[in-house]
This record gives sequence, structure tokens and C-alpha cells, in this order.
Amino acid sequence: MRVSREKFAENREKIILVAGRMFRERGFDGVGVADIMKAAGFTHGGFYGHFQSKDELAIEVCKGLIAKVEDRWSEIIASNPARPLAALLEHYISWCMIDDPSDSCVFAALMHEVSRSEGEMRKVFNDGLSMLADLLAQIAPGATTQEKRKNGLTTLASMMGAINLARAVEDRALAAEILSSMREKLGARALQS
Amino acid sequence: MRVSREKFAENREKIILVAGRMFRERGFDGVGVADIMKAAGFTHGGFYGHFQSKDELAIEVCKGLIAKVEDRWSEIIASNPARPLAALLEHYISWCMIDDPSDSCVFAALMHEVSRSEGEMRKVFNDGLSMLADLLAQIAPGATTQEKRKNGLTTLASMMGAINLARAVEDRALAAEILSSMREKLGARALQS
DNA sequence: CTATTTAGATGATGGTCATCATGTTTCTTG
DNA sequence: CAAGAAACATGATGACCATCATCTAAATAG
Repeated sequence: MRVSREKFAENREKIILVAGRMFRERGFDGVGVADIMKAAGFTHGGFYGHFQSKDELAIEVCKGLIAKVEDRWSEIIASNPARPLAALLEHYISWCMIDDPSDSCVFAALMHEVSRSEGEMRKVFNDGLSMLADLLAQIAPGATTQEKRKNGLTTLASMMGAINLARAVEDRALAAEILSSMREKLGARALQS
Repeated sequence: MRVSREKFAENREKIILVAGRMFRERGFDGVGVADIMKAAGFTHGGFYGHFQSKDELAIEVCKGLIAKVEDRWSEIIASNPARPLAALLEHYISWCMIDDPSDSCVFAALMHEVSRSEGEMRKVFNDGLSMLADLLAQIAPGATTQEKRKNGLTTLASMMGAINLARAVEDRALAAEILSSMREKLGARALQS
């Protein structure tokens, strides 16, 4: 049952989209090719007509998600010239990051698994993190470039640390405490429960 | 080839020790029962004479490692009454945490995998994190109990975030920047490269 | 409109893994 | 020292999983 060129491209995008959600939710090793294809509405066999391997898909997916993070952060920064960092933090340190990992930041969701890996994926994440560090260095507080850079890096680590810690604890009240405290510490508005 | 009671207990501890190192290095899913037994000097079959399941071993291992973290942190705090937080940070935010995950903090190494899980393991980590939060609340800066609590939580998130971020980046110079900046930010001594 | 191509379905294949069944050897008990 | 128990070895078992081979039906090329 061949499908049109157009439909083929659509299906490919669907696979990438679904895989992106599933990978972030369950990790690369937590999802099988058959799972992904089923969730995308296909059977497992068609997969290799779209991608050479699960690894290739994973890299494709992450490149796309990282580009999306870059776009989103840039947009938030651009549209909040008066308080760019605070706006970014209010976007990042939020319940949706905790409650729906499948639609959250690739880095928060997969960085840990990638740190244990090697090869292209590692590089992709590495470049992505460099990019975020550069973005933050521009909007972080600090008198000198050096200081802004340092504050950018600690802010990045703290943001991600807060998300991961809030995800790890079961008590929602404690998670709220973590998110609120970090927002306050980094200079953003309080969290609305 | 039966062994003595004594040797049996020794072997059990050896399995737990080796599993603790391997789990932290590769994650629970990254290590098989056979791997662990081989590294401990046995074949896979003997495993179920010691533990009911891989899960049971994992829980045993984590309980032990968490208790060790508690002891270590308490000891550092107790033996540095003048600057307990700084001492703790100098211990935690260090190269050995980056270079040898197999001997690093359980939380930094496995928290992420555990957040995706359910059941007893989740609870064990949860209790462990609460315990660390309480320890930090005692030594964190702040005029009120409330403030100390908040600072404790953000410090905890930042410490772990810095370790995970430094592990994720490939460039050692960047990792050093992350660790140093975070140490400075949180009020500890600079990092010696 | 026919021939060819090909997207996706179905159904292997070989590998890995947790767990179990059984065997062998050595400890422990009496 | 003899009889039984039990720790570890060996070797299934069944479940998953990535990848591949083959089939089919529909889309495209001529």
C-alpha cells in the first residue's frame, strides 16, 4: 500500500514528532521502534523506509527539538526586552515542565542519558548546550562579560537542576517549594500554583 | 561448590558493592544481572540465591548508597563548624564527581532514571532527597528558618544541576567553568584544576 | 493504460536479558 | 565421619528488541 510523496513526508514528520514525545517521556532506551511506529499509526516494518536506524531517528529528533528550544528562548528574550531573563525563567521553571515531560525541554529530559553516550548524539547535545550558554550570557546579570558568562552558566545549571529535582520528588508541595525558591533566587516572579 | 556462611555474606556485600558502582556508571538499565555477577567474580546463576530480583538488589544498593551520602555529608558538616556549607560544596562540586561517576553521588547519577519509575525505589529516593534538604536547611544562609529552607533547596538543585551539566559537556574547559562558577556563586573556594 | 517503483504490512532472525531448573561440590550438622 | 543442605555453575526459557526479507497494493512514469 504505497502512499503519495506528500503523505510519505507527512508520515516521516509524524514519526519524528511522536518519537520526540516518547523519548522525552521514557528515554531513548525506554521506547522501542515498534512502540514509536504504533503510536504514529504504523507497524514496525515501515520504519526502515524512513530511517537507517533507531539512532539516526534519535539524532534527527534531538536536532529538531534543540532547534525548537533555541527558537523559543530567542523569541522569549526578544519579546521581553525589559526583563528577558525573568521571562525566560518564568517559562522554564514552571509546572508544565514537571507535569508533561513529553512536551518539555530536551535537555532536562535527555541530557543525562546522553552524557553516558558517545558519538554524534553527544556532539549534538554539546553544541546545543553551548548555544544555550551563549544565549544566557547575553541576558544574565553582571558588570563584565566574564561575569555575565559565569552567571549564565550557573543559571543554566540551576534551572535544569531545579526541574530535575522537582521531577524526582513525589510530594507536589515540595516540588512547588523547589520551583518557587529557584524562581525567586534567580530573579523571576513567583510561581502560581 | 558451597561456601561458608561468612563467605556467603562477603559475596553478597561484594555484589552490592560492584552493583553500586556499575549502576551509577551505566544506570540500572545499562547493566545486566550477568554483568554484575561477572564483575563480582561469579556467574549469573548464583544471583537469585542472594536476591529475589534485580529490582530488589537495586533498592538494597540505593538504600546503602543513600545512607553513605548522609553519613558523609553529616561528617563534613560536623568537622567544619566554621564553614560547613562551603566545605560540603568543595566536596561535592569537584572533579571526582565528574570523572568517576561510579564513585559519585547516587542522586546525581540515578535520580533521573528513578524519577521515571514508580514503586519502592521512588520512595527511597524521595526520602533521601528530603533528608538532604533538611541537612542543607540547617547550614544554608538565611535570617529565618523559612529563608534557610529555601536556600537549602536551591542549593541542592544547583549543586546537582552543576554536576549533571558539567558531565554532559564534552569540553573539559567548559566543565571547569561550570564547576568554578557554581562554587563561587554558592560561596565556596575556587576549584583547583 | 501498462509497467515499474516503492510505502508500508507481515513475519522472520539473531541478540540480549531476567529469571528459572538442575547439577555439582562443599559446608554444616549430628 | 556420614547425611543433608545449600552456594554457585551450567544451561534452559520466554520475553523483548533492532533489524532484515518478503509480500501487497497503490502511486507514479512512460
